[in-house]
Amino acid sequence: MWGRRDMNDLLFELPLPEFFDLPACLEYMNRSPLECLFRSDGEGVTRLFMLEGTPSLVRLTVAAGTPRLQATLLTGAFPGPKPLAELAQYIVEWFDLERDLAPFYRLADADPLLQKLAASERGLRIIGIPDLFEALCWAILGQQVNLAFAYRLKQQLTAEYGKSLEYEGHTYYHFPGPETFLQVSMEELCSLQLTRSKARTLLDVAALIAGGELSREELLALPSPEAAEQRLLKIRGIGLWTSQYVRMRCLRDATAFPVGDVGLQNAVKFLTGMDRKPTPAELLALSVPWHGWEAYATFYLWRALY
DNA sequence: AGCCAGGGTAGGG
DNA sequence: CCCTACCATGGC
Repeated sequence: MWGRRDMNDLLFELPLPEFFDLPACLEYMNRSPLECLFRSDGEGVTRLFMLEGTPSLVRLTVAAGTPRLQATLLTGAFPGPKPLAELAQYIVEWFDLERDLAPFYRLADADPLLQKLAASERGLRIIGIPDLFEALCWAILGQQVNLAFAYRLKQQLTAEYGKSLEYEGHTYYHFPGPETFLQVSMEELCSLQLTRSKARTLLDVAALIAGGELSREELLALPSPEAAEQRLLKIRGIGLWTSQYVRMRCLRDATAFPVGDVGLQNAVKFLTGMDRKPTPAELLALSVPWHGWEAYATFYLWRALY
């Protein structure tokens, strides 16, 4: 029975924490029709994983009336215990399931800027990018371009270098690993509309990770998130925004606060009625009551823009 | 045409 | 530490 295709095998269930709302998460994940690394609808999300070298399509839903997140295998071979455990861990980090959000809502519910969002987005968690290379690439692609174009760049990069799988009329893509880029030239990447700066930084990051000189585990093992930030800042083309973004989306650091982020600035401008964008100093002053939850405040504020 | 976009670097105080 | 050019590409 295991291993048969298109059998919708239940892989595992994860107990849901308090304050988790899958539809709220899916709404965020649905913010761009150009997203190519997963496909979400009102019921759940489907993503292509490589399990023991086999492209495997996994769908996540919440079983009706239960506090459990179900992972279902749509196609692929039923994996062994180790890849199964790694997949479960990936999903825990993808949806930040181990975070206790009660302290965040205690402060957000009393905060003039966050109050409404904390109510309307109740149960939204920071959707992570657990893979360091993918997270860095997404941040690099998103530097100084509008989101629509960043998605287009990611789509072109993924379609060119990643694996894909057709299922029920949709194409699912898997983001290429860093080793894929060891033989790729800047010119090749520039032909996909990356600037030379983005291409060079992406290739440098790929070489570092593929060469074992940079890893998520190493960054998490450093004594503090600030130390991880310093490590990332050593890489040319990675500045403050990118390192804070990676802390927030990949290293699951709830205190990361990308004050240079235009989206954050525009959200605060909109919510406060300012006639200009707030300066980083003004954002830092605003964030004092959010201490410890700056990343969650940022993620919720982004929602005000949609 | 001109300004903006989920920035970064180099150069000069 | 700060501030200022300048870079580079697409969207509207």
